[in-house]
Amino acid sequence: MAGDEKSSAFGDQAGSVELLWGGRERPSRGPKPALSLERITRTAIGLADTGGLGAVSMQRVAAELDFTKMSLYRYVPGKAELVALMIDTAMGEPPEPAGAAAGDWRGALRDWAQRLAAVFAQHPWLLSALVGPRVMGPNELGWTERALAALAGTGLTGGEQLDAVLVVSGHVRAIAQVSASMGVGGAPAKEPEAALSAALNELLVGRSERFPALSAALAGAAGGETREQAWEFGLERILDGLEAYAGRG
Amino acid sequence: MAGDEKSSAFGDQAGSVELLWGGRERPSRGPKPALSLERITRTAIGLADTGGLGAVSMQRVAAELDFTKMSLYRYVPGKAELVALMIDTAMGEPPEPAGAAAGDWRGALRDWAQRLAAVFAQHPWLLSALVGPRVMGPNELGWTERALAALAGTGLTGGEQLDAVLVVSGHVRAIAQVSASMGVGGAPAKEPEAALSAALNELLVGRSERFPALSAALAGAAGGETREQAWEFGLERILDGLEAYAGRG
DNA sequence: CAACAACTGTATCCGCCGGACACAGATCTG
DNA sequence: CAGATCTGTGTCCGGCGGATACAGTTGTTG
Repeated sequence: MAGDEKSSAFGDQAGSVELLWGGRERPSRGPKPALSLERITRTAIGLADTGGLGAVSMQRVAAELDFTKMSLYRYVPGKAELVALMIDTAMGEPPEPAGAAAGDWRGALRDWAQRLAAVFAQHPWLLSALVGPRVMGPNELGWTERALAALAGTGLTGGEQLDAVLVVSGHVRAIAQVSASMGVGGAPAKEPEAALSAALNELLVGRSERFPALSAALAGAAGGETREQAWEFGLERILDGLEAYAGRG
Repeated sequence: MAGDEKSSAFGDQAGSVELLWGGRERPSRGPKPALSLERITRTAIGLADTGGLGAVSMQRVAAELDFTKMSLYRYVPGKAELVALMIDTAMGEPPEPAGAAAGDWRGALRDWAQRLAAVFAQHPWLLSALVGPRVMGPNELGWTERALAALAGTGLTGGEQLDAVLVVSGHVRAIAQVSASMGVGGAPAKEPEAALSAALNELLVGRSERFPALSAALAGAAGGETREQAWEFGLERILDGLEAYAGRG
């Protein structure tokens, strides 16, 4: 334990924490930087939006900016930190709460979930970027803050509020994942549920006796599926459950 | 459209479909294979269990088996297909339904979710492996089958049953993700919720005025959080919502 | 049995990846 | 101006997934 290293729960992620949260001031000597974190991050996001996270390499980002890849390392300690920046930038400023002031927490939370789903739809690579140990950035934390604010008047305890946000955001990701599973590369399918059904049906050809419940469910869902149904059904069930609990307590 | 290529919704994933679903028979001529899909897959899973998905490379899998990496390509078309096999093998045979015969769909679904969560806890890399376009294997489909079977008597339509399973499995993944976010490499933290609270608290030091609802929620959750609370709270809310809907319809 | 076809495992090679390191030129401070 | 400092670059490395060509082994067929 030598030196003045700040003791922290973020082991080898100190770089990300500093980059995401710390405003590092420009040094006074030396040439002015020709690039900026902002430009680099935006460029990387652009690549990921069109070609998925796999299309983001230091080489490609640098080439897009007409620089050498090594020049990027003057701004970012490594690729992991760049991805962390991409995440927080792509999440963007959390939206203004809708209906929270009116005490309509259910509407506010539904609205929050929809806006979050829109973010995932716009940046499908976010799903894969979010897995694994990471540091939350200010925007990501801001999203959580907004959802918690909506739940403030429900009578739920602090822990329950956190848990509720986790369930809702879990549903958002689950739906986004289904969409992403059906698409190719960075572009999700337009009608995730229909595509999912089609893929399932294809797998089930000649195997219906092995998966009877699945076959029955798919047969029953035959034509009437809207692409929005899974989203709405799940979200409303979750909100129902939360409302019942809040009303009961 | 030349040749006898089977028209299918699985574009470049035909290899995975064949590997996961098709029983390819041994050719009669040539030397007997010294390896097996089974051995290769198990070895890869072992590497992933201890070092995460990033620790799985063709080189390392082959080295573990004392073979050259190129020999693996005699069994598997590419790494993507190997990962698909790892997923379906790690999922394992879906569990026997518990309480389904007794008509206790809620208990059966809760049991199903718990067993699924156990799988994710044992193979944390599954989370990252499941994102993106993929083909479902027989075991994965079997898990879905079991959940649907539990919901058969609820009166939900086929589509609603599928949606319900999606919500529950989404929650399972959400909880698994929180655990994985806190751990290092392949090993998740033992007390995910406590670690999450700690990390959040650390980020919030000196920033509580910027995230008031979050600070309040964390303060309210201070000591009393059990590591199982987020899991149970979310799952029971979802089941409540489903039960209310089923009872109403 | 001999010849051949089919199959397995290997060795070599390629392009791409993230990143360490040393260095030249630009810039500010004294 | 002299020295310190910072930026962008060129070079190099190990590791990755994978294509290809080839030698050795095996079953089939005349």
